[in-house]
Amino acid sequence: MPPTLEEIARQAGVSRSTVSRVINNHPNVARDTRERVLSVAEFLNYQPNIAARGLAAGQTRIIGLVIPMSVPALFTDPYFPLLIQGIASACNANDRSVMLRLAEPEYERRTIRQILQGGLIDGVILASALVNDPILEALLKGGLPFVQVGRHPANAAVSYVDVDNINASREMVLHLLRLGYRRVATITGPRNMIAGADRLQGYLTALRDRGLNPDPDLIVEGDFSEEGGYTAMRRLLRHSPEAVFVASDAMALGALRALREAGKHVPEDVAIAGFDDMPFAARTDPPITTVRQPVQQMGAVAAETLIDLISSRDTDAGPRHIILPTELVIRASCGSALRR
Amino acid sequence: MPPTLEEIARQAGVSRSTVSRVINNHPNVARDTRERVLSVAEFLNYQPNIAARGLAAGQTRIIGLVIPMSVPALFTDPYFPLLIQGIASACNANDRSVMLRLAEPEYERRTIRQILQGGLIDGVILASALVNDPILEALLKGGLPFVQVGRHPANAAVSYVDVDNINASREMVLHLLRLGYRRVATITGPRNMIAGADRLQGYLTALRDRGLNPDPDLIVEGDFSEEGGYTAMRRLLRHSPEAVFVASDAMALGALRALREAGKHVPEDVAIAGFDDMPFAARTDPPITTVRQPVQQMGAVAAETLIDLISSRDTDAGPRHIILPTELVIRASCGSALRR
DNA sequence: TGAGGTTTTGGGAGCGCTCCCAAAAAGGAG
DNA sequence: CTCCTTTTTGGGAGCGCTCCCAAAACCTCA
Repeated sequence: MPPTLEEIARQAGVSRSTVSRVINNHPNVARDTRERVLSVAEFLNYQPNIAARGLAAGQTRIIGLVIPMSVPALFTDPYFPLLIQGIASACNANDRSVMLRLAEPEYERRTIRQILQGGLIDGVILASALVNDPILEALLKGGLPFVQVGRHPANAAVSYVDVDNINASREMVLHLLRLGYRRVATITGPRNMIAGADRLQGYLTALRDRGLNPDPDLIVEGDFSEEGGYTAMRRLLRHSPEAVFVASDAMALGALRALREAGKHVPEDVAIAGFDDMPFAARTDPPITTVRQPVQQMGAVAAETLIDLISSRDTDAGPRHIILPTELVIRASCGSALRR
Repeated sequence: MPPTLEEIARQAGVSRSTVSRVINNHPNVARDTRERVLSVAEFLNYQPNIAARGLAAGQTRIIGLVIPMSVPALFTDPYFPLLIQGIASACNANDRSVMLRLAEPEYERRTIRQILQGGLIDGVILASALVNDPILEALLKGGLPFVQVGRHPANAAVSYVDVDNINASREMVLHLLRLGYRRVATITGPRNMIAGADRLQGYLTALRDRGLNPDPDLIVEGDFSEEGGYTAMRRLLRHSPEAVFVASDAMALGALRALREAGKHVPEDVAIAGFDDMPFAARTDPPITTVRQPVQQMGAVAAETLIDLISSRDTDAGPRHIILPTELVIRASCGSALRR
């Protein structure tokens, strides 16, 4: 049996309350009392019982990470692993734990209720919800502090961490246009995900900036997966694009595969640009020009923001909107070298 | 404030105990009482407080998933995502939650203690520990039920779920030998990981089966990462292997890249075989011959085994050793078609 | 109809902790 | 040395639940 507060108290010759104060770093404990208690606790290898603490204090130091599984191929590229790693590191550093919840549709309703009411979780990080995801809705009603990874288009009350997808995409497409490509196509993400919508928006804005009209034939919707990119590229090939802005590196991988199969050379026949700068993007043939997105950092910042939100729950300091910077990473797939 | 047992009891006109019995599906509750309570609970959207339950019952229905971060590039291939997905699904289906713990070295000691003693977790799944990982040691001492993904070479008391890495690797290497390749090399995983050691063992066994002596020059250690595979392949190229058994698909990807850069064709100049059958293995150029490993299922089975272990803690039914089947997946990279 | 058994229900105790309040100890100023 | 303030300490109550035991209600059968 693990030692309890009471046990420590007995051995240190003080009361339970005093031990509690020491453990929780309250002021107003005499210096030598504190030291004595601490050494007994150390000796007995004391670890507070989280359940008991949660019950008594209404705080568990656990944060929930909710990942809806509705997105296809969510787990085939390293986006989530990186995000999770960032979150977990930040939590470790702040002495919190992470509770993972893959929200499978069939369990979703129960999941939401459990998360909100279980009393187990102090706050939630919601990763890549769909626009108007019911989970979001429930979270908003539930009153639990939460941070979304990816901005919320409509509701300013939602705290989030994101990158400026619109602008980054615009820059990338402008880069392609500057290289002289005329028929610049795009493979978009799902439009019901905000990142998908934003990146398409950026593409359209870039065209408009240059006084160009978007050609519907050159806009194909993908699903952020390799397979989706492959399918989309095959469709696109019928309309002979000169360059394609692909809204994720995973899809760019698929596009590359489709082009290879079709006997097209990249970037000579078709130039490709991706988004994310996933680790593999530097190692494809040719390496993919892309937008670097600090995924791991986003995870860490989301966790820190949430922790901050939790501890300042009463002080009621409004929602946080954090935008992290991106970076254009020019590699061979866009043919800069050729056309510049 | 979420409703409590007491609240339900009041509204249903029964006692707290009766409600508890209903919620926990105890027998010996009159049919109509049960229904009345259930409908009130439903109406108030009741959700048991997990912390309270944990405190009172000593069971939280939460299982811990510990992933040591000591392995490089752990998160660049979809192995862990798939594993996590399997675990999470099984937990959802069994009404459990998953607590994720990336054990970073600097927090490791605290982590272990927290996990073991926090009272928050009913059991642990340990994913890919090193041989003799201190975490394992602590887990064994701690007395908490746990299941390891990957067998433990020495201690039979450790429950695990694994595939027969030795035999699967042996089969794969025998396949290469049967195709007529003489100089069959291998890129191994880290030798301090049991999967790495076992796959090397399989390679050696296959050679011995055929009366061949292993050539140290043809055995290069990798680290299961793409980068590691790349580096290893470059070293291997100096010794002109005819075929290479690469101990993971991620490394095979790197090997393929090294060969492409060196102007070698696969499988004409060098044949390649991988291990894992990661989703991308079917889409490389050429597609990788590999060993299919049911990663997601391993996760699910590990979770189910652990849950079983937890609920039969008293009945003391010894450790579980579960071996899941693998399958040879023949694709173009080993040149079966050419030589058969 | 009543004894004996079974099913159903209620309430107390307690899980390990935090929070609050009041008591005790220590300090300071006159 | 006393009175008042401040620091330090102890103990009760209670968080929401489960578990146990005993009481109440209901059956069954002679």
